[in-house]
Amino acid sequence: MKLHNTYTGAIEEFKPIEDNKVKMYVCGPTVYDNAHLGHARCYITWDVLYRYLKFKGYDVTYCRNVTDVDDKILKKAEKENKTPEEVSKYWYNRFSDSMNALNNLKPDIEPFATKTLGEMIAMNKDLISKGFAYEVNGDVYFRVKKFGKYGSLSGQPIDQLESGARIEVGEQKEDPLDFALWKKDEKFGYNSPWGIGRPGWHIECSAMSRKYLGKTIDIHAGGADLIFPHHENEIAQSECANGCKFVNYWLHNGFVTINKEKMSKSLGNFLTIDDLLKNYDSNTIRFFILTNHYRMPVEFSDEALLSAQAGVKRMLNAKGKVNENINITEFEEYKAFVNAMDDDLNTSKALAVLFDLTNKANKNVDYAYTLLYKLATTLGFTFEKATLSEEELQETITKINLELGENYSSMEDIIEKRKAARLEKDWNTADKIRIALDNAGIVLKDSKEGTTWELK
RNA sequence: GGCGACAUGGCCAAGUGGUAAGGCAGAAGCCUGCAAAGCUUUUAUCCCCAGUUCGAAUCUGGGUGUCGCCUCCA
Repeated sequence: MKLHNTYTGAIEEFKPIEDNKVKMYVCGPTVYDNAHLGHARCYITWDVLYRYLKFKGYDVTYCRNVTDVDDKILKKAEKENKTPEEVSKYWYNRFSDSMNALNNLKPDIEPFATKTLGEMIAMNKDLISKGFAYEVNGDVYFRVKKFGKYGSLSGQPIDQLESGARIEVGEQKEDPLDFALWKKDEKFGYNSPWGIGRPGWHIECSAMSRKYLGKTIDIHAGGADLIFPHHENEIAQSECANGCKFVNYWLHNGFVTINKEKMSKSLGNFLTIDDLLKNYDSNTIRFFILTNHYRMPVEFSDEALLSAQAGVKRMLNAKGKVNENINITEFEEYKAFVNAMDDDLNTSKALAVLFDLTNKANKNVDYAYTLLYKLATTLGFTFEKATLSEEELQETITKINLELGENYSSMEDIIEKRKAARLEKDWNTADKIRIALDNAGIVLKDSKEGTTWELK
């Protein structure tokens, strides 16, 4: 399998450190607010990678951190008169709900920054003792110029970076390029050898990655906006502290744009996952994301979502049943799917294979549905049809009765009545019933086997 | 200013040297009492210019346009 490595800028053959094991780390959310479509894209993308690696037979350990110590959390806490813990716990739960709603698998490990402080402090001490970091009045900074490879990931010449760097008010860095590993904070901080303070954002990931996955890992992924400075800084910290390579494959996903601009909190042009899920189901959102290659920008529009909705509906409504006796690996569509996914996760091409199978399933090709089901599931699609609860069903029937001025007790009752009308060629009554159901969100399907109903 | 990405039919989007996957939308037909679903058929020469080549959407050079990172950001 091949993956694009940001570090080398090339598409490379993926070889894990240990034969069959993959250690992957994804930069998780800072939990202080709603997750939006941009986050959805990121976490769906890496969810697909996780699922696909497992599908390939790898023993994957997927670690995605939770940043629960951050300025934004503190600000929110002050504003809402809550503790930072209350704020981060609340938004972490909301984030988890969103991930579940999107059908993203739970990572194997989800460490919290505040629970990994010991590792961060140890790493900082180590960096200081090796001369890569220094303490000034309770702050600790990383000495960027001590690390010769700084700028390698983002491809930025160091003199160029230097011209953009600044020293903020209150900072006491030796060099504008240096970044904080620890910041003094007597109000919300934690104990450390340098007094009460908080960790810098970058060291969190370095520490959590090392603690849970080891000094050198296979894959580190995240949004492309993290390349600089976040991932650049992680490399500097980890490689200087550990004395070995930090990450073998750096993977980055492209952005979601809206009106041709990057969707982001700071621009305020974002759609939350919750809002999106009011209009579109998780399969639609996943399909929309996967029609594009993960490194390309994706432009959000309702037109695109509606197109995705129509497409995914056709795919998931394919005719057939799963036959567990079929060995899916022997079919050419299986190979085409694997070839597409092996090629740096060419999900767009993989979806084309799924549509080929959809067409075959609808034409009753015996293996097609089983293959479609298994492959679509590895991309995280769900085939469960939307259903009505007992209560919702009753409400729907009441609504239909009101419209028709009848008193049916069940859907079967209604369908029977229409069947009788059709037999008598009473098209007027039959159509009235069908239209009433349609108005209530129920679609009828007539076939030789009889009539079935489902939600629109 | 530095670094990088992108430009393919009405819309979305694969394809990185041999004569344009797929989805959506549209049109026609089949099926159906009518529908829905499904099936069949159907619409492009790939931003512009120059070059390399027997041959380029695909490589090279030059334009034009769009976007991203360089500051918290998925």
